[in-house]
Amino acid sequence: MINIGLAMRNAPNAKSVSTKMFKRLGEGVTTDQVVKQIRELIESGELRPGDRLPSERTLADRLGISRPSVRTGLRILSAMGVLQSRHGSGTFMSSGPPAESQLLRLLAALHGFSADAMFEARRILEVSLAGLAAERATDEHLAMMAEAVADTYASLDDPKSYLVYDMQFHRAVAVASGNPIVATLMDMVTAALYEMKVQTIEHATHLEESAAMHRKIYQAIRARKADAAMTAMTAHLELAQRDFASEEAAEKDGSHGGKNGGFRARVNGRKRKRSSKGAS
Amino acid sequence: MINIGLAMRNAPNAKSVSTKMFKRLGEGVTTDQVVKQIRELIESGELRPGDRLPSERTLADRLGISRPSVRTGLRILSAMGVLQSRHGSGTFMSSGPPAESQLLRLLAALHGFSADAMFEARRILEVSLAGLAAERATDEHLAMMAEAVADTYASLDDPKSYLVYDMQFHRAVAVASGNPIVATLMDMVTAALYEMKVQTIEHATHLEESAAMHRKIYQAIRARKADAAMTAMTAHLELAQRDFASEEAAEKDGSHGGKNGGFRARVNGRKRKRSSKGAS
DNA sequence: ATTGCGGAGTGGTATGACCACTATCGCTCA
DNA sequence: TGAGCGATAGTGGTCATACCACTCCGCAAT
Repeated sequence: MINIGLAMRNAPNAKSVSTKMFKRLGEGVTTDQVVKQIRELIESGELRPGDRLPSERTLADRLGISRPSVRTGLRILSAMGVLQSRHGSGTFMSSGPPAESQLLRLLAALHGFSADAMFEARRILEVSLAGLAAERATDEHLAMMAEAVADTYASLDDPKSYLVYDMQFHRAVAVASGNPIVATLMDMVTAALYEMKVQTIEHATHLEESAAMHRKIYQAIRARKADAAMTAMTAHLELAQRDFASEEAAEKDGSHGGKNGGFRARVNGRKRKRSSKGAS
Repeated sequence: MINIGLAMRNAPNAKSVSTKMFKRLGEGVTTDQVVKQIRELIESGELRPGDRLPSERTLADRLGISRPSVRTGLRILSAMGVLQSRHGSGTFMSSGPPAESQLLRLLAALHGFSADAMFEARRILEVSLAGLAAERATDEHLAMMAEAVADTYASLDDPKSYLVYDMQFHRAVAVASGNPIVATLMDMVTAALYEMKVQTIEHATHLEESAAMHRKIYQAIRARKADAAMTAMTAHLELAQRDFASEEAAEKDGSHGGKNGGFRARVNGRKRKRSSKGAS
């Protein structure tokens, strides 16, 4: 347990001056105040990744509100991937990589974002990431990318695992870029696209070509050629988009043109299994 | 198979999808199942922006779970900006632009995203948006941008309102780009940066220069010169970043009360040593 | 016809009680 | 003495219930 002020249960003395760290909430929606409080503690550095929060009951007491309200606030933060609850153990600040919130996926369905727009967004982000990686990648980063490239080549006969390694490579590039924000945004877009891709990957026809492009991108980054890396990444993603589009066209049973029809119909096309992607 | 009798927005008897829209939940965390159910309804097109959801009590009944659980799920979706609850009225699907989730701001504080990285992310997104806008902006979009430009010029003497119009211009460009996903991502980054900006805008020294750049960007977009628009946007954002950096440095002197910058924690870095035994 | 009021329905919060899970410590047993 | 194990307390997860505050809409009094 950390000493985040709020006085850990059995430490009446230790620096517990900060018991007032959680001040009693004022007006406004109670549950939102919980989120705000936690956010401010994070921003002030009192709460850091891996830290354990006080129990819900303790928090409710300190904040002067009921446990359900506290719970709701914590659940919201948990859904955002900011913290993580373990049944019977406690609530902890998320330590791993930013959770791929399903936010974009929901917004995409709600507002009818088109698949083309999604691919375009991904292209914008990843091309930039490739360029940055070419400038900043460390040897360690390069090693990660090289391994991912090798793995993709090794799984050309297994589309499913190929997709996993494909994402692993792109994530390695994102990490190498040195910009975690852009990398996070890419993760969001990728996660939103994932469900669509798993359906078409089975029929993908350019796996080997795609793997070769990974290798080309990697080599450009290794050679510190930003322009070349960006060009290669552009070509790679355009191929992926074309593949997807053609497969989708071949698969569709009904007629639904336009921009939003494809995505929405696509996503809930058939039963899908929720699997954790991206073992980072 | 439970019928929920979705009440559509203004059509009392609109295709009362009285079928198995909401099925009883099976395994897994109950509250997550609520989110999943709603998500699938959105993705299947059953729920659209502006629609009204059944009451929480009804939902709880139909789903076979308690109201608090339903509430928690709805609150999560509400926090994501997917839906919106109105006290005494009901819960509705969000119709407006995607709410600026504070997700990035939280992740930024938690993982120590640097301000430079944030500006870099913004630059990547907005430069692309400017390029797309130059290719796709309609007359209506151009009018919106022109108005925003005029407003910025008109508020050169009022930094606070200037900041509002500044954001309005950038949003107009985002809309004109025709890519709502990238626009949404930009909104997220902008929202995360906002708190930092309001602190320095008071001392901003290049307001007029900034406004002139807006005008230049607008003219490039209007002339369909994508490259020029992107170049101008790059210069504009680089100026903003330099301004912010210098102002932040200038503020080092003393304490400015109230809530400090959201990124103070990052600045401190590893200063705070883990005093208690870590939970890791 | 207009106005005002109140009831019905909705989301917001609180209380209290269980349940399920986990970690830990002390106990039993070899 | 040591190792295995079971009771136990603490945690998050869920639920039922009640009450409050707000919104809407219709009915009644003007």
